[in-house]
Amino acid sequence: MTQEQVAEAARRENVCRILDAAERLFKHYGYAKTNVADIARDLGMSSANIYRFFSSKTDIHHALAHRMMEASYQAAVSVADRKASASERLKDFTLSQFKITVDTMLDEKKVHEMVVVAIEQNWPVIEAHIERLRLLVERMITEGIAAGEFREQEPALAAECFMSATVILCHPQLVAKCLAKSRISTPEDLIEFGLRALK
Amino acid sequence: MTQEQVAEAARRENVCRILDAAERLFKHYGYAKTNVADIARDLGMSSANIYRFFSSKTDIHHALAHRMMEASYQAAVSVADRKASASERLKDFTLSQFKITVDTMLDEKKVHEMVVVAIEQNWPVIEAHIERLRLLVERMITEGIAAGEFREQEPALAAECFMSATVILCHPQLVAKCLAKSRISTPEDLIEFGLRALK
DNA sequence: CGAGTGACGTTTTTCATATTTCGTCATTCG
DNA sequence: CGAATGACGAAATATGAAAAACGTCACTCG
Repeated sequence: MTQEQVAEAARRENVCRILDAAERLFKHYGYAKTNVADIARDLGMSSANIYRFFSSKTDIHHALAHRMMEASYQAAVSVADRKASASERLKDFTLSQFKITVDTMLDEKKVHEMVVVAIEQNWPVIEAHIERLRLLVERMITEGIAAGEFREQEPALAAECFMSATVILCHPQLVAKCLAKSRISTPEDLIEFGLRALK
Repeated sequence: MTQEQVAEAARRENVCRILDAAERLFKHYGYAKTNVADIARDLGMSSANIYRFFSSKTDIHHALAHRMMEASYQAAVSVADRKASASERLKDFTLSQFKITVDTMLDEKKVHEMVVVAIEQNWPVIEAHIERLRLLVERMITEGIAAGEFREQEPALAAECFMSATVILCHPQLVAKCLAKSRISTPEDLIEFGLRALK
C-alpha cells in the first residue's frame, strides 16, 4: 500500500467519523442547535480540524444527505435486481422507499428540519437522486413490457407517471402529513393502483 | 322583507367587502405585512368595526381560504355534473383543479405565504374540502363502473387512490415545485395514467 | 337602539447591539 | 513535512427594549 493510499484511507476514516458524530448530534439536538465546535468536541478534536475535511457546516449537511440517499439507492438497486416479476419488484421497490422515508421521519422534528432545508432550497443532489430512482423504475417497466407483464408504452413516461402516482409514499413532507390522518387506502392499495395503470 | 333580513343582508355585504379588500391587500402586500388597520382604512372604516364581522385577523384568513375553496368546489361540481363519460369528467375535473391551483399560485410569494400557513397548521377546512372533492370523484367513479367504463371496484378506495395519484397536480406546494422543473410527462399524461388504473 | 368609533391594555414584531458561531491562517508538534 | 490547533476577523444569531399591531370596551351619534 502506497503512502498516498494510506493517507487517503485515513482521510476517509476521519470523514466517516465526523459524519457519524454529526448525524448523531443533529438528530439529538437539531441541526441549528449543533455547531461545529460541538461536533469537534464530541470527537476530541478542534473545530479547525473539521474544516480540513469539510469546507463548511453546510457541506457536512450535504454529505449526510448524500450518504442517506446513497443508502436508499442501494436498497432500491438490490430490490430492482432481484429475480422476480416486474410487478413484484416495483411493489417492493416502492414499499422499501416508503419504509425508508417513514423510518427517517420517525425522528420527526430534528430530521424534519434538515429535510425541509434540503427540499426548500431544492439541492441538485435531490433531483439527481430522484432521477436515478426513475431510471431504476424505467428499467423495471421495460423488463415488465418485454415479459408481457405490462402493456406496450413509453417506459420513461410510464416511470415518471408511476413515481408521480406514488409520490405521497416517498415524499418526506407528504408522508409526515399523511401518516397522521386517517385514510381509506393503505400503501399497498396505492401501489396496486399504480401497477394496474401499467398493465 | 323583515327587519332581520335587511340587517342580515347588510351584514353579508360588509363581510364580503371586507373579504374583497383583505384579499386584494394580502395579495399585493402579503398577509404578514397587511394589518387590520390597513384593511379598515382601505374601506374607510375603523379597525374596531372590522371586529364586528370577524373575531380576528386569522378569522379573515380562514374566511378567505373558505371562499376560495368554495369557488374551487363549485367549479368541480359543475364539471362532475356535466353530461359526458366518467373518464372525460374525471379528466376535466382534475385539469380544472390543476388550473385553479396554478392560477392561485401564480401570484407566487404573497399567496404562497397564506397557503403555507393553512397547510402547515392543517386547518380542518382543508381536510373537509379534500373530502368533499373525494366524494365527487367517488360519485364519478361509481357512475363509470355502472356504465361499464371502469372495472368493478370499491369506489371509495378508488377515489382516494386516484386523488393520491394526481396529488402533484392539486397540491399547491408540489405544483409550485413541479412547475419549475423540467418533466417528461404533462398533466394530461398523468391523468391518463390514473384513468387507466380505473379501467 | 344599534352601527360605528376612539382610546387603551395586551400581545407581537422590529430593530439595534451583544454574543455566539463560522471559517481562515499562521504556528505548533509529532 | 504534514496533521492538528489556538487565535482571530467576518457572519450569523440571540437578546431585550421600543414600536407597532391586535383585539376590547365604554361611548357617540344618527
